[in-house]
Amino acid sequence: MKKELTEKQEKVLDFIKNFHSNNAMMPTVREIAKNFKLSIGSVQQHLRALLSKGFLIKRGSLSRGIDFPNRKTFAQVPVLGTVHAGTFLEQIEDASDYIYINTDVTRNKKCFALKVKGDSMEPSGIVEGDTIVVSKGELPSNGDIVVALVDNESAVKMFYKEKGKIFLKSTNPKYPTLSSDDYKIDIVGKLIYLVRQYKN
Amino acid sequence: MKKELTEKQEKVLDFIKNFHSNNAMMPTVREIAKNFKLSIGSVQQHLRALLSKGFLIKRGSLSRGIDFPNRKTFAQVPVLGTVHAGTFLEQIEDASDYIYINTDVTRNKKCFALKVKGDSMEPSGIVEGDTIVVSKGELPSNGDIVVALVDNESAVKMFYKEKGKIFLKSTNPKYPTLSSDDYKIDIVGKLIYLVRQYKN
DNA sequence: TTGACTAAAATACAAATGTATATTATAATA
DNA sequence: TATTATAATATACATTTGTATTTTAGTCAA
Repeated sequence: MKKELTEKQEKVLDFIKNFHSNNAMMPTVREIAKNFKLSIGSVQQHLRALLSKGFLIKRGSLSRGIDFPNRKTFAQVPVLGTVHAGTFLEQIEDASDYIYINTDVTRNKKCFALKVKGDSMEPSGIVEGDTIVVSKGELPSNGDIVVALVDNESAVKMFYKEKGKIFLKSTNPKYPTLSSDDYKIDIVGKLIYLVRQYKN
Repeated sequence: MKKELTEKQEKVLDFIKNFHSNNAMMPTVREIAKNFKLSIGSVQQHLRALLSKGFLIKRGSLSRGIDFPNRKTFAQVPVLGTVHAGTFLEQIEDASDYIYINTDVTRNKKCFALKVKGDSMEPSGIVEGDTIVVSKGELPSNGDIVVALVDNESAVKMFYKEKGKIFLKSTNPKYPTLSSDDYKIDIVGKLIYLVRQYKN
């Protein structure tokens, strides 16, 4: 259970959060002092309170050496192209864009991202314009959503395996289920994440 | 067009990227030197090269004052509760969880996040378990998806305004459209972002 | 009243940090 | 050949930064 913060301590913590967000580094004691027009000693006391109450931690006597407990770290995932609109593997070399997602999602797996076109997975919540993150070369289980190459064309489908055969199902019933009997199917990877940005 | 890096310069840049990813701050000249068992002067030269070639920039003569050009920054958005499962406003005080999204999405707006329950917006790609990011107190346009309080119960709906009346539509046709004639409707905010994590 | 906590200021000092300079060496190149 | 870029070392210095200390004041509760 975290202890309560005073109004001033909360303001200092907010400033630190914003500063870190904007500058990718923690502020120095004097940078905080300058922002609030306070003395160094005052800021020291606020920091001491935030540390003892568990809202900040320290990493030795380094410059900018405060940190947030359980701070998130991010992985840079390249957006390699568009899926279900053509081949995307050619574009692997020159990722034009990147998205950043928590490392507790990627868990050190090799990942890449794709923009979605088409409505074949709409009933399971994947719509045109979404960006999906794919974990490369993972073995899917039945019901997992995968990115696959179907006769060398990329597609997002639901994966099923039965008696050695692979079935790729569109959750939108207006598209047929594809079978490894009729097509050459290569699984590229498994969906692990999806982001959607609404126009603003 | 960026100039080429030498092998050593590339290694130094990689170290800086990793260091930043793991520690949320840039390394000092001496921290780099220690990692490669180099002298301070050597590292200075590598940094100078990375700066002149445009792979790093500087922010004055600050400690840890190097930066990446076009580095992404993140905003910490609190997950305040669950929508369409009860009231969430009570929980605003104690955000148990946070998500982190690019500041070019939040654009300094006040935001919070909610977990989605129910299937009332399934046809527009919002399914149970999704986390939606809401921009507080923004005026929605017709067709925008909003979080609203309908007789003090929270809901995710599509917004329409016509002749001074507000209509909230579920994209799933099995739910009725709500009108401000029959309910007390308060718009909490507009959807700006959505993330979905697939089980792993 | 006393004690504890918060808030703030002023100052001093040691450690960390960025920066400048001089020197040596190698490889590629005009 | 002279020049340039890279690579590395060593040292010195000024600035930045974290930290310690002392002092003053207000509030609240035991």
